[in-house]
Amino acid sequence: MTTIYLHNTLKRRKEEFKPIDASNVRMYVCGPTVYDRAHLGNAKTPVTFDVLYRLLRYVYGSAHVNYVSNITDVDDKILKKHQETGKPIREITEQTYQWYVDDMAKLNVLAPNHRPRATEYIGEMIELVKLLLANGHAYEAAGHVLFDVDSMPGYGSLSGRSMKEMLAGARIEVADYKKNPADFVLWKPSSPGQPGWDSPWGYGRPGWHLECSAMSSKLLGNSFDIHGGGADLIFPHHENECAQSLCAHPGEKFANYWVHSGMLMVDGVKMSKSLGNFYLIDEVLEKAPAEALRLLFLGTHYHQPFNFTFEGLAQSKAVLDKFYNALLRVKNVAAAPAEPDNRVVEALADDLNTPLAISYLHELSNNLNKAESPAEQARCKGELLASADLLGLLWQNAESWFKGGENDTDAEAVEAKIAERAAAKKNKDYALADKIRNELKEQGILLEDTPQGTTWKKA
RNA sequence: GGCCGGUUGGCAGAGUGGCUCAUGCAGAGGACUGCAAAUCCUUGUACAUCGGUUCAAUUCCGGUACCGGCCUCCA
Repeated sequence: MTTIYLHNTLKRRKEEFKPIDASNVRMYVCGPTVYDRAHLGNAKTPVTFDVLYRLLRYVYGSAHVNYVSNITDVDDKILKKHQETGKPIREITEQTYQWYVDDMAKLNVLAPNHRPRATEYIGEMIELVKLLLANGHAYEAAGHVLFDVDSMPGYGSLSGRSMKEMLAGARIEVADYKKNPADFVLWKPSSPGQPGWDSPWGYGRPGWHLECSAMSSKLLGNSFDIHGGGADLIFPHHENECAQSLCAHPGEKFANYWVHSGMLMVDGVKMSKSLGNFYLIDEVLEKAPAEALRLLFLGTHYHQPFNFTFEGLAQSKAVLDKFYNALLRVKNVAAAPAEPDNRVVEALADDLNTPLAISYLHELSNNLNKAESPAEQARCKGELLASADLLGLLWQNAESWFKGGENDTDAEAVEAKIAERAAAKKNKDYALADKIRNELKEQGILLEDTPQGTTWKKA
């Protein structure tokens, strides 16, 4: 069996991945808060973990991997959106959720086994708070329930911070009811108009960190294998999740491997609305196919900061053109059943080295181009597709890759032009032939003469 | 102020204590083509900086510079 290595934030190094139960490998990844359309950063993390999910399924069998990614549908940002737009909260969260799922599908991100919504696990959250109060890790103050960080000796170990460091330069406004400024909210009161649920501490709503602890515990157990998310979540979100879960369930491990994906930047700096370099997924997908964005993400190791540029996006599109060209040539050859290239598997198993894996796809694509006999072509095609599938790439039909899209192309008209040009070529009227080719080129139709005749594709 | 991470050829981006070599894009030359396109072949250019360890460092260690991120909501 392939051995997977992962960079574990907890240990700050790469280590061998050993699941608690190889017949039930469990992974939890923090999903989005559904208050607005997903931006590029929201896309990068799920794509990263989608590759890990695919790898785990390949290694352990798809029936033996349980992947949970939550949806945060109760949050102050949602409340704010509600106040700004006047739209019902439910409408905001449902619409945003649908957008998110659609974006993920376009990016060929497999649906996790569960996408739990926070509002469906309020009961579990309340139980968790009760547990923490009962064992002395939480206290009530001014209508809130707070986690008592001083009650936990190891607090700060995930993010590598000591309490002193955290307080030294922190720009936190400290609520005066906190025993320690680092104490965080488990449950907070809601006013009558705000979303809330009845609880032993009155009408209120959960703190953000609590959601993930409650949902992961319910769906994956108190100890599971991998917990993922964006690197920005390490502190405070994951640190606090860790604290809650470990204190609520003494003796359990919570997550054994913490995997974090590097932050997305645009043109070398953090993507932010104030810098004017903030992009939503659907905005970017107007300029390039979703697969190009996916390939672009995977072209940089997940742990590194990822720099998005439109130049890079265009380049990824060109690379896919190359791959699909190779596939287009053998569109009539059925791919032979194949296993992924072992080097691709090994590259991914080595802490998801997707750039290295992609370099092998280039080699496989070259092999396919060079293959002459149908048997060889079938073998190479199968190998390329099986390998690419592990990365969630090359799932589209080669012909529709080049000819699909907005569907505004009149294929018959193009074919007629090609016939006209073929006649001109036969008469050695190359001026006319070139004229026709150039006219089509201006319409975004590229012609290619092959021994089997002329084919066309969209630019 | 504290804590992380990075600095590789024109660009993107892996990797490695010594070997002929990442890979891709772009560039150059060639094959094929009426000319192109696609494809194939050949090819140039690199490891921020200063020290240290070593027979040997782009790779390990330390300093410096620069860049980015986190410490508040954030994927």
